Amino acid sequence: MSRGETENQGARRRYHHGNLREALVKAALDLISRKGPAGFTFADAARAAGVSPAAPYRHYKDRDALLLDVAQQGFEAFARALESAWDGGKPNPRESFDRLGRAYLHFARTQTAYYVAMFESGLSATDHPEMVIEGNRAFGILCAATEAVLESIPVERRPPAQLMALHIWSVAHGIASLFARGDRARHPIPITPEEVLETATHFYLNGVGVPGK
Amino acid sequence: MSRGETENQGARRRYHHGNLREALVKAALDLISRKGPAGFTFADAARAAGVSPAAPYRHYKDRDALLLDVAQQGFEAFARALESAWDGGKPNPRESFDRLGRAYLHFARTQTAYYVAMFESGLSATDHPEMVIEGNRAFGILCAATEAVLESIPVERRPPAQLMALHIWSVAHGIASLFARGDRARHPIPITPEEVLETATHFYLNGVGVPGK
DNA sequence: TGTACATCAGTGAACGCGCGTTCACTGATGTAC
DNA sequence: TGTACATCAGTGAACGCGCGTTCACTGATGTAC
Repeated sequence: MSRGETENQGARRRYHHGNLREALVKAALDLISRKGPAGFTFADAARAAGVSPAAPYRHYKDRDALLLDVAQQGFEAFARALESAWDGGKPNPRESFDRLGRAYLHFARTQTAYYVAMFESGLSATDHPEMVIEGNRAFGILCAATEAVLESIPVERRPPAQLMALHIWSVAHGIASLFARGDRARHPIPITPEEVLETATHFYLNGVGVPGK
Repeated sequence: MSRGETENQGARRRYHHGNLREALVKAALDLISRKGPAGFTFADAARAAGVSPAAPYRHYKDRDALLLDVAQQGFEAFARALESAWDGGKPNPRESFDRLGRAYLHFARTQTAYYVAMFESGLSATDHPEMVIEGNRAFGILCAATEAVLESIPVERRPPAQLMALHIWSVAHGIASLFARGDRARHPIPITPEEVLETATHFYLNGVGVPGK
């Protein structure tokens, strides 16, 4: 990495790329955001990375392997973004919860290519358990946040946190893929996605019995 | 149509297909469910319809035109399914509302190819206003249902029905695309999608102030 | 510190394949008289 | 009712193209001694 930093400046091509793997992932992200999840090819990615069409085979078995890597890195980045937004529930869980929701939508909007690779690339969940594991980590953060929010109501009246996390994930994903995406598949609506999510969460938590902000 | 009904039985090929347009849409649906939204080609569809690769051009400008037709027919079928499930809010709006939700998920599960064409085919919403119009009809049913459900609470305490419809659409779409799809992209969970949606709706309407069932 | 060698990460040419698209054509159907 | 003709909806051969993939190769790097 330390010796790779200047490679883009030197116009003189080097025989060894340095970090082709990284470059291919970047190219894939760029192509996905411009042409959709199916709109990028192995050859395309190689071209974008400035390398011969055979070079990617040194790093990935095939196109799907590259796509899978993109999705996994996406889940990692996603989990990090959610974790940092949740921030341990400070200053209080209810406020932090809304911040978490906004971070979800923010990720979908700004990292649309990652989001698409993660949820709409057609990669089978059951065929790629390693991706599911990464996804579960992100889901775990949602669960933890839900549990923290639930602490404000009596134990005997708490619904299952996992179920609630599924609800939240669903509505956030629904809003993200319908209204908050950064690409042309977005459905236009008169208010911001963040407002949709925040009001939905408001009513929902109200219904569960969590005191309002 | 009346003379086309026997065409499949007679093994002897006829020069004129009869209703190629319909056959192409059917082929597209079949291919989409088996290989994903990007996994079907114009040539594929022609082959499945038992026709030369040039034949589809008599009916569609290109692959996207066919895909668009599929999506539009999907929205029509979707609107019909929702309308029939809502059934004018009988016997009472609250019960009918749950039935509407189940119909939504049922459509996504059994008509996955349509659902995929409608929401995940990469067709730009803004480039195809005619599709959006069909989509809005389906959304209109949701709005009407929401309004009917809201009638049980005092006018001054009713949230905007359109906003609520967005909430419901989002959560239903989220659940549908994550857990209720009929293809291999489904994320496995321990309970049924219908249960997820029903409990989510329960808490949500509770929070809005609609009396429980 | 220098040298020999193994290994790594690229090249570039080649191939078969299927797709999209066009073209002149032709069989079937509908219609005017 | 028959006939001539226009139009419709298909054929099938052809083409250029880009993709996926393989192959023998080669330049650069790392390491043992």
